[in-house]
Amino acid sequence: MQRLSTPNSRGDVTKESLIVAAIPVFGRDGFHATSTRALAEAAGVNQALIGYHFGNKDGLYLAIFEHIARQIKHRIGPVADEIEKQMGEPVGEARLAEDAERYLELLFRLTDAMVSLMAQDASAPWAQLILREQQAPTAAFGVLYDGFMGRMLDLFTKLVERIVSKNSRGNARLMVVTILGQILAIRAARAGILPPGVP
Amino acid sequence: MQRLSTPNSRGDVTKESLIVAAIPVFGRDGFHATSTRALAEAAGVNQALIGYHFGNKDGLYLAIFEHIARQIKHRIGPVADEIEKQMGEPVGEARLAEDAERYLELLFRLTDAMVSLMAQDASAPWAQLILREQQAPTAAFGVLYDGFMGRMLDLFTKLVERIVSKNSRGNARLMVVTILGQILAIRAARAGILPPGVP
DNA sequence: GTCTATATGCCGATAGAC
DNA sequence: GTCTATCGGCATATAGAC
Repeated sequence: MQRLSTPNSRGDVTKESLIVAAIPVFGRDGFHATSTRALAEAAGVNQALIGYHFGNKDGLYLAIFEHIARQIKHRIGPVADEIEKQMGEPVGEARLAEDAERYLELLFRLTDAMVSLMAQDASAPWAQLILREQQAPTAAFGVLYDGFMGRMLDLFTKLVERIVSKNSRGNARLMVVTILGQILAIRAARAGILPPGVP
Repeated sequence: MQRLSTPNSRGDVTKESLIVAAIPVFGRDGFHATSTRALAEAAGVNQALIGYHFGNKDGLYLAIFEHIARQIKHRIGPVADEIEKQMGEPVGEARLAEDAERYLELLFRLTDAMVSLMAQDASAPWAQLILREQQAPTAAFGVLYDGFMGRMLDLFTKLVERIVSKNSRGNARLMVVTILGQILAIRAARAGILPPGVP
């Protein structure tokens, strides 16, 4: 995980320690089952510092998602830029088969970028948190959506709309859900896929 | 939801009220964020009765999953029986194309049965709970796995193995995950698919 | 079986010394 | 910025009357 901001003062180190350490803990136990004491211990800092730096437990939770959104944006933003550039303006209603193929190629590239990101071991804790938010959204979900998710969904949907036939256009959102569902399912696949007891 | 056991005494009514009422509450808020007071109020019974009938909060939680596993087993068990019967013994290595097609037909039927079950409004709260367990398994997951999930996964995997080419056989589990991931993704699709603010 | 009342403990937040 | 100490609140579990 690369440093994105300038080298830090003492307080910034504490803040970052808390954020980085809290991600897997919140991901594993969920927001409510995670105590501020557990978070402080995981980060190796004093419990009272959570309140000092983030106001309260919710503040730390939100800061985590800002951190994640920033990282993901940093990684797939350039790919999304490139794809958007190559998409150009939407073609007319009477598209050609080769157009669809071109867009399909772009869809594959976008999918690859997401899969590569998700396949990294380092992003497993992110995926856990994101899945939690997706299943039971809190204010943190808005951070993700505004940060990168909204744009990615729009881009996916636009691509699918240009690939499928006019009649299927209304199902574009459903198709996008299906594609992303596969990626998330495989990433999240632990229990339910393997017999019980496998970590 | 159909009664599966005999008509009940007073205590059994209380137990069932608690189980039925607790499903959507646990599903919405998660185990830790749900108080026994909220559960008792949702069921219209006294808070102390949770301890009396189920030992503690965990006991009620487990009882819920036994209830769900029983219901699902009751619904897709017959379909699974029928499919298993029609599968018969595994064919030899040199399968014919029409064999694959026959198994594909059976796979579709099994998938349909699951989709139909999941698509019912009544099963939405179940799906929420199951997804929670899948993402962060507790002891309750074992109940689901032993109750129906293990058998379904085995059946799915066997079908896929007979459909795909010999070389892809090792990916059968991955393919099953992909298929089921789509079903679950669409069922769970709320946040992340629609813009924020949509319920 | 059901209820009220409560014991016991953990949690989040914060005051105040350093 | 960091630490110790602690306050008030709420949750679970249970004792005991009915």
